[in-house]
Amino acid sequence: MSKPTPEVVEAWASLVRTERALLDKVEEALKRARLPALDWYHVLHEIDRAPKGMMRQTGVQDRTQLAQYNVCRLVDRLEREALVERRQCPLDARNNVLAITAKGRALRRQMWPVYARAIDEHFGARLSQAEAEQLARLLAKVVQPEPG
Amino acid sequence: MSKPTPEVVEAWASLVRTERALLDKVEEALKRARLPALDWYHVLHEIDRAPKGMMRQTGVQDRTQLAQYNVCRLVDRLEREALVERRQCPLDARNNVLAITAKGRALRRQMWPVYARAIDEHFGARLSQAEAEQLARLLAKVVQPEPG
DNA sequence: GTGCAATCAATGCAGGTGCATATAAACGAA
DNA sequence: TTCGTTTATATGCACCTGCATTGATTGCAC
Repeated sequence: MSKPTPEVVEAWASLVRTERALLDKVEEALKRARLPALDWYHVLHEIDRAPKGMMRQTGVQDRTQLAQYNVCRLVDRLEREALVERRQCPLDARNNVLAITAKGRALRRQMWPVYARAIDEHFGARLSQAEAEQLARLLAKVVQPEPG
Repeated sequence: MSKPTPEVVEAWASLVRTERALLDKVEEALKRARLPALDWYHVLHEIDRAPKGMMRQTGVQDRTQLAQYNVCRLVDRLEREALVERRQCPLDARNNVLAITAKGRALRRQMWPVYARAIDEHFGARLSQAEAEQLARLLAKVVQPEPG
């Protein structure tokens, strides 16, 4: 039974605290701008930057790390707002192919400045360039491919 | 309108990805052990380590960063399980004073090894002591007191 | 081809969260 | 004292999430 050192526990606590505080700030900024939540952005972003603005629903799951049923229902909402379209894949009828609409692209473009500003204001502005790189490097070390 | 550098965006993305992945691992470990979610632990922890195992409900809000109504309803559940007691404050009848019960302490003690093991396995084991300290330092720079 | 496991999406249900608001106590000014 | 403000907690409602399961399609072994 392995136990973390106090330094590790402190780093863990900082990680959770910081991420939660920053997420709150970002979501708050989006709300103030009367824009949808961050998950909407991330899904639109992934589809938008995929080839032809299209991506399988499972691809969105993989990239966003959202649960299958959450992607399913989030896409329901996106579709209801005409931001994406669900199409059937001609090669494998099990798959949904999600296609972003012009309205979806427009919303994503509208959200990014608000999102970017919040990141910079609450996060970027408090770190030097070198510190940001160092932080990314350290965090990347933590998330690694499963051993199995 | 300030914009983050690509390095800052990358650090931000790493932060969100890493925190979410780790939280999932920890919650999963607790579930496998048939223990309650992390929020329960944090609330019990704060009350447990306060003087006399008692703390005002607002104190819990401040320390856990949970929303007022979420603390209220989480305490409802904790109380239903006899893990804490709500008492009226004799000095100011608006306040609830939360007192942890023996059962609450026992549950917290039971949860910690599972929590600790998950932290160490998925987080601590992938960082050196120096890296953990560095990470905590960088993250602490980000969360700072409000300017106002 | 047939049968069976694997993959992908969707959904009923229970429960958790956010928002706005209600209730109640304490404080302070006139 | 009385009224308005602030602080602390609770709750109705809508929505979101997690879990388990279903339905549908595909791939594979035989």
